[in-house]
Amino acid sequence: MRMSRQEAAKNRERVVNTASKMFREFGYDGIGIAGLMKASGLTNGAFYKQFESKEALIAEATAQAFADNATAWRKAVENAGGDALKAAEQWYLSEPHLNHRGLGCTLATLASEAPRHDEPVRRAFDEGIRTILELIADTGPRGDTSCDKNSEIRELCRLVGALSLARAVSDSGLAERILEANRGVKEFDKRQRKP
Amino acid sequence: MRMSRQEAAKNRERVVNTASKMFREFGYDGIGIAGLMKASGLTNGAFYKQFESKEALIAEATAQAFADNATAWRKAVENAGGDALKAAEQWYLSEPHLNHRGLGCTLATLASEAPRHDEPVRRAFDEGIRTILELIADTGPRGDTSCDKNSEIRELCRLVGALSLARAVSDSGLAERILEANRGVKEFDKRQRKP
DNA sequence: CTTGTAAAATTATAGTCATAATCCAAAAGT
DNA sequence: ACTTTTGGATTATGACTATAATTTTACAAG
Repeated sequence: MRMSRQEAAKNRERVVNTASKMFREFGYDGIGIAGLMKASGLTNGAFYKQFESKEALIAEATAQAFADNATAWRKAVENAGGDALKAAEQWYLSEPHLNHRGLGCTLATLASEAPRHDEPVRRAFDEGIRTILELIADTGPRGDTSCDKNSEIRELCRLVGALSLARAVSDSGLAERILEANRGVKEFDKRQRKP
Repeated sequence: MRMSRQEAAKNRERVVNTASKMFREFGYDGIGIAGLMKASGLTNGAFYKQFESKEALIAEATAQAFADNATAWRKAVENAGGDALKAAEQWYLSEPHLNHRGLGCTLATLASEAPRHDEPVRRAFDEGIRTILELIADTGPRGDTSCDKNSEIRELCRLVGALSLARAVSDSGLAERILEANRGVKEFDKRQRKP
């Protein structure tokens, strides 16, 4: 039953990848160590040789999930000819993304659980958010004129909210309305009050 | 230990109210029947005389949470002189709301857990969302010209996303940037593609 | 005033949870 | 070739889970 160092590292990686998907699908509390290890083809006994605790795995798996998301974003932007808004419409607000939470945006699935977890987990969210913001700022249709990323921040908030709400409702017509209302929008904003 | 019918009803109501707050604070999986009953001044034995199951309580408590939210929205809009945008800025995106999840918006805390629950729970989300949309449509600065509620939908998505992300991050400076970027924004939107 | 009903407490059950000790065998180090 | 190290399996732990049966007791209806 002993594996080579290389195979052990592969196993570890597989656990993190499985966790990054299952946490997104079932929530941090919705899947336990035993289920996670079984889904990775191992038994729970092997867990604590590789990870300090479940909380430590949560931190790692969350970072991995954000890395996957960054790749998905880049690919979607590429498919949209470099237009991040179009990528949002074609990928982020699509029905596949609506229905496959385990492979989708970590923010829409796990952000609201993050406040209950410790710093390493929440720092993964800091970095994940910053990465996505830079990604959509770099690929925006207008280049980088704004300097502060306020409009990118708003854009991301809107998308995360839209996907979360569309997934939450029971009425699929309402879900579609929520997605559709957020498609094809180019936001021109104005600050009111406070210069 | 036997209570009058009236007191029993009060107890039941108290359990629903406690649950509506604790679920928002700890998540549906983060608090159990025993903890919920203890926090309501009862023991777990009393639970199944009043509720069919935990899932049934989740549905009721979620509806109650949305009812509380509607009241909070109305009060915030009133305080903002009837301007829903201003109410969003002064209440929804405020630091008290950021730090008190148990009394805050149900969408920002529980929407991403809803897809894992059964229809009665998700129907509570349908109704909660519809109520809020009508509330901010009725009180908008421009009246009701748009007819479809697309811009209200986008507004709500943006707010929910902003609060979720601001709560998730570890860096409080980033949290403040997320909130601030979403304050004082009057959105003028344009549909691109598709008439 | 008695009696049946029902609310709440006590207690039980069977499952799952995170964590960990023990053991085995094969890889790594010498 | 021999010893040490270590990844994984097995098994155990004690706490916590949702659910439920039983018991107690006070109120409500007769």
